[in-house]
Order: sequence, then structure tokens, then C-alpha cells
Amino acid sequence: MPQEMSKSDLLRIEAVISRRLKIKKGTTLFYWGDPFASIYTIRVGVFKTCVTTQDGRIQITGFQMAGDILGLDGIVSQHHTCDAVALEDAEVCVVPFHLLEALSREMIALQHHVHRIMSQKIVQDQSVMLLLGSMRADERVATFLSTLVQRLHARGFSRSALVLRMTREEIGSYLGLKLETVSRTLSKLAEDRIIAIHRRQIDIINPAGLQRIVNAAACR
Amino acid sequence: MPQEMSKSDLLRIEAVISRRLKIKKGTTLFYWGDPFASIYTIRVGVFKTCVTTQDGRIQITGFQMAGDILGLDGIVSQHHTCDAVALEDAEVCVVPFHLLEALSREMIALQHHVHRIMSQKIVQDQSVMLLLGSMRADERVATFLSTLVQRLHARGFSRSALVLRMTREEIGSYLGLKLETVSRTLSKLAEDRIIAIHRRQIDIINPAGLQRIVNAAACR
DNA sequence: CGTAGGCTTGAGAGGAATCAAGTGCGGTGG
DNA sequence: CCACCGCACTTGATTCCTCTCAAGCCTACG
Repeated sequence: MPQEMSKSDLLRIEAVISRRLKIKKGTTLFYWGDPFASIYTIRVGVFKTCVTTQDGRIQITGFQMAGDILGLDGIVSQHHTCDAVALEDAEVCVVPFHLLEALSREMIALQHHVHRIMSQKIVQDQSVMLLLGSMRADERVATFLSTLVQRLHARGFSRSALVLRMTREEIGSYLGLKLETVSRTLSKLAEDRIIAIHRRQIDIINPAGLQRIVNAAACR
Repeated sequence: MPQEMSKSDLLRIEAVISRRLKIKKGTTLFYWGDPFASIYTIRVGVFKTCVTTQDGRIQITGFQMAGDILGLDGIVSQHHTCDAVALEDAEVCVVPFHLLEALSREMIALQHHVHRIMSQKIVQDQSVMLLLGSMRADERVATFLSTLVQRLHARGFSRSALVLRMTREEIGSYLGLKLETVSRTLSKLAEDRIIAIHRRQIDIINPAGLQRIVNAAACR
């Protein structure tokens, strides 16, 4: 995780994050209301975080994958304020937060890193708010695909193909759309030869065309 | 800002946040792209933070008032990623971030506080995403008013009356609505005897009725 | 081979955006 | 002091996008 650090420092960090947890597909890492003790870094697998309202309606606030952090929401109130569910078999590192705090008091680079992680989350949420607040359905879906493939590419996967780990309904919940609208929009993109769909496998045939929709969204 | 601390610690903190800045109504505290050096705590006045796209279109990501923090978005990239504009004459405390980091390495309570502040921001953004992703216009406006009056009440103002510091257009930008829709929705709330409107002065006549709309939103 | 869940597609309804006047307050200058 | 102007706001009419309801399809799985 951290960047340039001494070997001894890295060993101390590893001691803190040594515990690992395997999470089966469909099971929950933590629930809304659970007492907060640790944050989690994802090693493998994809998660969703969602806020569930009293009567079972859910709003997905994000999808997280390898390298991403889960649980930062719990720091304020010492209780988690969302559910974190594995969309496929996953593995996370458990990072007891009080140990991380203690260590980051001594290691400036680690302290910086923690602050950057949290700030990054804030900036990411800003873009989601922009998406939810001012984009049309096709722009939302295009932005979603574009962002997702970029994140996957940064992790060594293809820059033009991806496999969705979530249902259309989950995508819709994240984008503020109904699943039918997501499906229709994807079909439209396929019809326009921008993507090709085979169930959850998406190939981006015309990356420039996709980017054009995303940019058009930025110019509204 | 911090809660229970020794006198000497408080003095050291005050030394760090001693510089103050007066911001005239309508002027900008920092712009998107400005190099990041400090965060700011608001002493008086109301701010808006907004992301501006290339061609001048703006999305407001939040309104901040006394006690709130501005600038946390700049930590990741060392550049601010939004504009912060004063909606009325305001005053802020400048908190050089490297000094805050240094101090929080020595004072556990301060370190905790910084983490809580950032986590709180993340949790707040979650609710905004919920609002933008799944509420109808009347639910958004009702939630906006309800939240705003709560925040004001926590600062010693009335729990049933408020003065909007922002235009209908700015409210709309924040809520993902057009200004006409905001205006119509407010008129509807007035017609239903839930609020009374005199320009930017809003009186909440029927708090229970307002809360009912907010809760209905949570149950969709 | 049958079923269930995820997905696609269609038709119709509804809510917000858009376009377009018109109002009222506050500030400016004659 | 008053008239004018601009800006924020309100309100109406129409359009368009997304939701809703509904039916049918496909694939994985028992």
C-alpha cells in the first residue's frame, strides 16, 4: 500500500495488517450499525457498499475492488453506516484502526497515506454526486463503464473489455436508475456499435465513442 | 473544535490555527486547481462548494456554515478539486495542513478529531448520494429544508425558521433539479401549509408534515 | 427437462425539463 | 425622490425522458 518506506517500517505495517479474512460471494463483511474497529483493504474480489432503509429498499453507494478500502465511514460514530457485501468470493486484510492510528503517529509517510486515502474517497464521492445530479441515463451508464474499465486497467486488466460482477439492478441502484433503464441504455450502446454485450461480458468496441458520451456529459 | 484537552495542548492548537481570513460575499476562498496547503474552518458565513466543468456548467456539492471544514478534497492530489465561494460575508480560520499533521502526531485526541472530521464528510456525502439517487423532487426539497434547519438549530438558531443564503438555482444545482422545479416545489409546500415563504425567509409551519415527506422518502 | 432468476423489450403513465411570460424587489442614476 | 433596470423568482404550457407495469427470453442449475 504505502509508497517509499524503509524495510523496518514496512515490516511494522505488515504486522498490523497481517490478519486476513475470506468472504464468500453474497455474504456481508459488515452491516450498518456494526461496531467499528477495523478498516479493510481488499486483496481479491469486488464488493458493494449500500445503505438500506427501514423497509428493505437499498441504495448502492459504491463498488470496491482490489486495493480499495472499506469501512472509513465507521470512524465518526464508531459504527458502520453502510453494508459491505461481496459480489464474488473475496479476501480482505483486516486493519485494526487504533493500531493504524498508533503507527501513523510515528510514521509520517503512513500518516500521509491515510489522509490521502480518505481525501480520495471524498473526491470520488464528488464525481458520483455530479453524475447523479446532472447526467442523463446514457451519460451515467457510459461514465460508469468508462470509469470501471479504467479502474480495472489500472489493476492490470484489459482497457477495452470487462466482466460486470453486479446485476443490472445493482448498477441501477448505484446510478440512480431502474434496472430496465440500465438494460435499455446498454442495448442502445450496443446498437450504436459502441459496446458489445454477452450477458455480463462487455467489450468496448468504440472507446472514442464512449468517451464522447462521457465528455458530452461534462459539457451540459 | 476538539473536545477534552489539556490547556497547553489547546494553546498549541490555537497557535496553528491563529491566522484568520475575511471573505467578501461572492468571492472565492479557493478555486479548482489551486495548490493545496491549508484547510479552513468557517467562523462566520455560509459557503458553497462547486465543481465547474469546462464550459461553465456548475454542480454544487455542498453548503457549509460555521464550524464546518473546507478544503479536505485537496489532500489527495495537493490541489483543490472544487471551488469554495462565500454566499455572504464570511470569516475563516486558516489551518496549514502540514502543521495540523505534525501536531496530530503528538496529540492523540487531535488525530482522532481529524479522522472523525474526514469520516463525517464521507458519511454526509453518502446521504447526499441517497438523495440524488432515489428521491423525487418534493422529497429532495423537504429533506434539504429539514437538514438545513437542523444544522442551523445545532448552531443556536430557530428550529422552525430559516433564511436561505443561496438562490433557487443554487439549491437546484445541489439537489439535481432545475430552479423552476425548486420554485414550484416550494410553492406546493406553502400551498399545503407546511411552510410559509417570504422571499428567502422560510418558516416551517408544520414540522411534522415536513418530516412525513422526508420519512416517506426513506421508505420508497 | 423444468424452473428460477436475471435480463430484454414493449406500451403507457408520470414527473421533471424546457420554453416562455410575467412579477416584484433592490439598486442606480437622473 | 422617483423612474428605470436587472435579477431572482413565480407560474403556465408543452415536451421528453425515465419509471412503471407487463410479457417473454435466455441461461444456469437442480
